[in-house]
Amino acid sequence: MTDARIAALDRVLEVTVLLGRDMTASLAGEGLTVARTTLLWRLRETGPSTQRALADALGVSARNVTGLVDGLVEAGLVTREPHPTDRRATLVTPTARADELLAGMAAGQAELADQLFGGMSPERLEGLVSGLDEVLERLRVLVPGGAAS
Amino acid sequence: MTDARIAALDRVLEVTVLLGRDMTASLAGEGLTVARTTLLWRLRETGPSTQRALADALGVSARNVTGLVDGLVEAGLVTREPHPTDRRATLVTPTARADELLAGMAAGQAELADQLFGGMSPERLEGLVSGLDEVLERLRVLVPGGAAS
DNA sequence: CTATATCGTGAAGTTACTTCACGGTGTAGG
DNA sequence: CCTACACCGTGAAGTAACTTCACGATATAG
Repeated sequence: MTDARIAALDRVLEVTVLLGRDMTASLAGEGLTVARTTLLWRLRETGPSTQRALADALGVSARNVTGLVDGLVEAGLVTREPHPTDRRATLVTPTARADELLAGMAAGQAELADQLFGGMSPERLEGLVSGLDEVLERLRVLVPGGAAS
Repeated sequence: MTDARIAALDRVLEVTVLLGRDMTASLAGEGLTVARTTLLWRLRETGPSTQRALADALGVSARNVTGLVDGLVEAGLVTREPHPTDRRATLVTPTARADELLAGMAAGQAELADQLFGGMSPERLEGLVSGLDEVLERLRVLVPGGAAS
């Protein structure tokens, strides 16, 4: 009876590995890395943010965010603006180029979703999503600091 | 109609993130890292292997395997034995301590599987697994070098 | 106006990767 | 036998993503 659960876990783990590979590869094609892109993606949702806020949102150290932002600045995807009221802080702001790029990535994401789930029977897709939702619920309890999108 | 697919992809992505965090954390508790453990796990399935074979199995460079094995040797989890017939190669062999540790990890894996899927209705679990299988099938086509367990 | 907390970053270190070069070894061809 | 050539593992050097610790600059509470 545990077998089925182990089998399920194996599937999830393998999906994880394959998907990670796919994302890393397709991002590398655009000269980006997963970490930097994650930051950019978050920025798209929240708008210009403090580095501290980004660090908290991503669950990494503030120092690390400094480095990621450095890379994104160099790539012309974000700028560091002075914070209007707090002179200690800097506001990380996406550039127009970042907006374009993110739009393209959203399209790519939709395409991937179609490739993975397109043509799948509605019942099966529904079963998948609801199953994953239940798993997610349990995972969030198990894993501390679950700050995901 | 694409929405449901995007939603599904989001779920998968989030599971990926959370599960990665959980694994990293619980391995860190035992003084291990994900990469080294992956190697050890593969070794458990295949038995003593050449570093080249491990590199191919894990899909990483041979040089990287050298480093990972270095760490595992230092941790007393594997030994480097001379290859019986090919004097160029070394056979990486798990120690008794590694066997114990891997047994414990298998138990931990079963426990995690129970935590994630235990008490889930059989239909839902079945729906999850079959859905993931279909996704995996498509992913393997999309992602090159899919050498997973 | 002083104590304290916070923001970002320099310095230093770890892990996981890569490519390139090279010495030691196996293996086929003449 | 002996010369190519392919292959095994590793030193050297480099990159990316992390970490902690220390520190200067600034905000903020008392």
